[in-house]
Amino acid sequence: MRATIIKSVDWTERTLRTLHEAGYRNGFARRAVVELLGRQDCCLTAQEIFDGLRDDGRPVGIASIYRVLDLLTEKGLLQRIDLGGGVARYEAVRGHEEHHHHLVCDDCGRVEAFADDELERALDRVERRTGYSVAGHDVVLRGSCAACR
Amino acid sequence: MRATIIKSVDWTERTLRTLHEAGYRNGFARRAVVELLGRQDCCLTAQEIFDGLRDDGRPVGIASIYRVLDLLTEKGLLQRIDLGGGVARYEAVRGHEEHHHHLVCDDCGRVEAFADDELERALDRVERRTGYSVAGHDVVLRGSCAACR
DNA sequence: ATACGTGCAAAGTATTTGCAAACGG
DNA sequence: CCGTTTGCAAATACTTTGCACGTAT
Repeated sequence: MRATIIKSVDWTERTLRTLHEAGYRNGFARRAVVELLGRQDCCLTAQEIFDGLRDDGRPVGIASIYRVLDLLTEKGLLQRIDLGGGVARYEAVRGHEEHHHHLVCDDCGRVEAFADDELERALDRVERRTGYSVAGHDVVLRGSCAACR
Repeated sequence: MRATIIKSVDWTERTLRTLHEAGYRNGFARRAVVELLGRQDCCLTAQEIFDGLRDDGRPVGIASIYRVLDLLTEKGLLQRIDLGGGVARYEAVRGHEEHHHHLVCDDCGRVEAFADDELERALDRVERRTGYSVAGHDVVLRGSCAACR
């Protein structure tokens, strides 16, 4: 557990530093969103970030949240994830070790993360054959969780 | 090419028959949408279906299109695909042979299909370990196509 | 004949944008 | 100070829903 916390802090600091070095100012909204994202284990929606910050006593306008999410995604610091349902989710891009994919229950909407080295190797091989310069990938498994089944 | 056309007709017929046997009537909108989807090689958005049908001289209301897409998705005859950008895409669910995934250019929005047996085997293995009853999966590779790079 | 299917328009969400005021460096 | 960032409200984009009318069986 200790390792996770240390890595999260790293992402937050690295992100704020990267933006600062690129000439961006880190105002109230940006800092609040980055710090909240750095504390998560899995992806969040814009609305969940909005609610989380309000609950923390650091309310930020929803428009600012979307602007921060766009900026971080464009800089490659955040990954936008579409699990269906028409709501975008976002999560911090950390190192290789914490790379994972998602498993969604179609019935209750529950989302879980999973990781598999063999799957990553198969993806690497496919990516080299595409003719594209592949920047990232998403895998979503859809089904029914134990509770719903 | 011949094989593709034959399979497409199969999907169209199988779909209309399945609906009929389940007690659904096949009116103008439903038949038009199913026939158009059956002719595609890759996924389409609701708007593309709307435009395509208008161009064919068989205009269908956008609401009916969404209703047909929902029904077919629920029946497992159609797969809903989210490639980011907040627009849902849909494609016919055909046999194992035509199963494929998608490659998206982040710059120009171009979408291509790819298939890889080894990737499918890796996914099968992961799916058995999840504790979920996995109904399907999506893989999206994001990057820059040759033209944009 | 009688449900089911369809189109239109209105409503509902998620997200983006315009703009004036607040703020960081 | 001065340009960036922010919040609000309005605009937009996609999708869903209510309802009256049409149609398949």
